[in-house]
Amino acid sequence: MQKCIKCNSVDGVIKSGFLRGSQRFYCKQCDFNFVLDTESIKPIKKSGQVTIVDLAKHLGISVATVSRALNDKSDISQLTRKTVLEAAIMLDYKPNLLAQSLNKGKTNTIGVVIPNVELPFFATALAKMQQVALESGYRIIVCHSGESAEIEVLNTETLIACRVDGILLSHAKETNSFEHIKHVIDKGIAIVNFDRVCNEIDTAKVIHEDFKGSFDLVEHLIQQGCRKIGIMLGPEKFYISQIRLAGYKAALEKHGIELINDYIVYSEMNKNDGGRVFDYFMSLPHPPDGIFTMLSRNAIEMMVEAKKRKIKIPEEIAFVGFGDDSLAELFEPSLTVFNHFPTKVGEASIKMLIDNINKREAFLPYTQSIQGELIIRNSSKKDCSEVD
Amino acid sequence: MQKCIKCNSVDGVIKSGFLRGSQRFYCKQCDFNFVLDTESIKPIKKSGQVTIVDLAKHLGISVATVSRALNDKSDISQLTRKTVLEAAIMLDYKPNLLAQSLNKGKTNTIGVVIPNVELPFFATALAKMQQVALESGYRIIVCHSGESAEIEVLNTETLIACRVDGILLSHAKETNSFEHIKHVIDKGIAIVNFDRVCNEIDTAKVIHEDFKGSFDLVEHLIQQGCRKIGIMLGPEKFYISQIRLAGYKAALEKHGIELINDYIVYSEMNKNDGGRVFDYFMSLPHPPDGIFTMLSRNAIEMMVEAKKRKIKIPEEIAFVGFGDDSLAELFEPSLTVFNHFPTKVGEASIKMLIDNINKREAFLPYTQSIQGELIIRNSSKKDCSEVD
DNA sequence: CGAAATATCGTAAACGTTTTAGATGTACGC
DNA sequence: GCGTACATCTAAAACGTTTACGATATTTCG
Repeated sequence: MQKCIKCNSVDGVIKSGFLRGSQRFYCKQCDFNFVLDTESIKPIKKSGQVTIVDLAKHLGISVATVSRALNDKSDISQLTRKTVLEAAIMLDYKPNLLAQSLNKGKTNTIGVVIPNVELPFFATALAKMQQVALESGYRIIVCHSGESAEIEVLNTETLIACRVDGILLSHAKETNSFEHIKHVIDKGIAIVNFDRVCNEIDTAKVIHEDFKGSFDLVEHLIQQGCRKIGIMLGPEKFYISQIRLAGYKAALEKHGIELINDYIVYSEMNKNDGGRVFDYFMSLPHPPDGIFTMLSRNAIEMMVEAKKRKIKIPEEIAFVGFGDDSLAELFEPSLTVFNHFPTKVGEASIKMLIDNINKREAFLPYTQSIQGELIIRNSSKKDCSEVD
Repeated sequence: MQKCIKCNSVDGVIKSGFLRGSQRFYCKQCDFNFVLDTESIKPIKKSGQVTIVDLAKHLGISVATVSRALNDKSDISQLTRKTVLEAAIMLDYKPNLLAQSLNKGKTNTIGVVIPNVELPFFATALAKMQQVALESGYRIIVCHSGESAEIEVLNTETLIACRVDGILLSHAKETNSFEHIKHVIDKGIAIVNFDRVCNEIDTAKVIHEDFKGSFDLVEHLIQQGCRKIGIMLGPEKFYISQIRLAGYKAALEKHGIELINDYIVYSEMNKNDGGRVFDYFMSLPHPPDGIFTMLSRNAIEMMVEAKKRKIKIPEEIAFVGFGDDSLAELFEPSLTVFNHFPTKVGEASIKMLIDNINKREAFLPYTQSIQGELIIRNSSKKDCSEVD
């Protein structure tokens, strides 16, 4: 029989079931359940990294003191502080940010959701965000939705789970439900919507002058003598598409030009859509004499196509695009664009977010519009298209 | 006098110093120190987010049971599991990844250090990394060194502090000390070096065919009849610069062409360096008849400059570049490049890293080379430069 | 010298999980 | 009805910090 490990009696000990593979016993004498000790192989640290506890043990002091020394708090002598700091360097101690964040309820981390890093606008904005974040003591977790609404929702959930202090988000072109944004707000997490914003929810926003930009570009085309102006937009549900279309319409109306639906094209903004849309335009009975594209890259694709067809730019067709892609300046003819300053957008967004994080309840969402600039180049300058 | 809060005696109570602003007392009677109770305003949760404890309280069960239900573990009844899951949805419970990571000693997070997102190569590689990471159940923290060695070191330290499971790193052009990499390895954190690697430390690496790529490009120029071939590299200390220079030299040697130092130029790879270096080349007594640039963008800048000077491409000077920039195909003339497939590099890097994370001790660092492809376009095709 | 003030330290709770070890109730076979 | 097996639950430790609270030793001062 088995001896009870508590009262050492042998009589009253009976088997009392299996517990995770090992026989369990019950001692009636002392009313005690027990399992035979499997050799208990002990500790061995999980992470392998030095902790504050290791430091404390090594120095023979308490963890509280070590913590105070490392964080330059009061209630500690100069000597102890020095000793601790030296030991920290010796043992290569690096604080565990996970534990710190968990304890403080603040992660000093900002989540950024971007639809497509490969678009120069986002790459540039992101670079600036990173820089400002670093300067302000924040880390950044970048999530890439890849233009998928589904992944965008997953991304925001991940960021919530990571307990980021705030989120910077630009919607995927697919996105047309915004429940996940409400979610974030309900959780009390700061959020700033930039570039591709949604107007259905009252969040803080950083946008560029979409209306003015497209108005200026189209008016510029009109001033150059264009009367049949084609416009290539993003997806129809896209808020930005709508705004830029509004700018287009306003410019036409101001100059008394009739609006023709055949000249309005929506697209998925994929890589060679420019060429395809250009084909469509040229197939019309009265092809446009001026084209405005929402993505400068598409305008350049069109110009490549136009050059193949020996169409003179800008004499026969003039081109303008939104956003100063790096190609715009180098391409020949150089492309007239409305520069929406990705760096400024990035900077304004993250600063607004940090402000939001700091103020919290006191922060009232508002919309900031970044001033853009019309850059006139050869693709539309009819008077002197050969000048540099 | 003050009454002792323990023995209620009044006699032996004396002041015994100040403790953080409040008067402290000592009772000789019962040998007890105390401070008058400041009104203790209590709890109010820190984060405002629902925790597993809230769920447990709400359901009147233990946290262990809740945890098992959420994680689909055994030792739980179907009913309880269902109840818990429903409550979790009701209360909108989201697990705290910080706490999970801290507990498990694994974060399921990968840190990526990138010198410059604005370079298309890195943007594309990053996009692919994100996708694979998501599919494999990892998150990504992106750090942007902005080509600064100092920030690169800061970045790696941050990632260590975040306890990421692994690091993907491409060096800043400035970087010439690699102590921080040794640090990472010493900590037992998985690391994979990609694209801009260092050859001084034995890490896992993913590179492209730098040698073969530049060899092929230069040999192609030679085959097109070029004999005076200029090369524009990155910084001299740059490992990749050296390798690509080696490929250049090998091609020249194979075809018996003399190496002329004037044709070798190092640069900081800034935005308009192409134009400046072209000026230099043209100022030589014998300007090159073929130019190879390490960054395709620079080749295009040069071509812009060449066109201004009415130099015929490729008849008078042919151009080739490393990396299939999106400009390369659209520009006129289209640029001959060696495509090093950023997507493949991104994918291979992160897969190698995950493998490294999983195998740990058993993982032996090795170098994987991604096969590239020579894409011949009009900037170098002397026989039929007008063909599409 | 004794009381009050200060400087410096330690203890333990808390942050939100997971997990090990043990407890309890019920079913089953004879 | 007893011994056993199983299903299901709870308590508590652990992860690495910070911090409120209290303890102790030293200094100051009349």
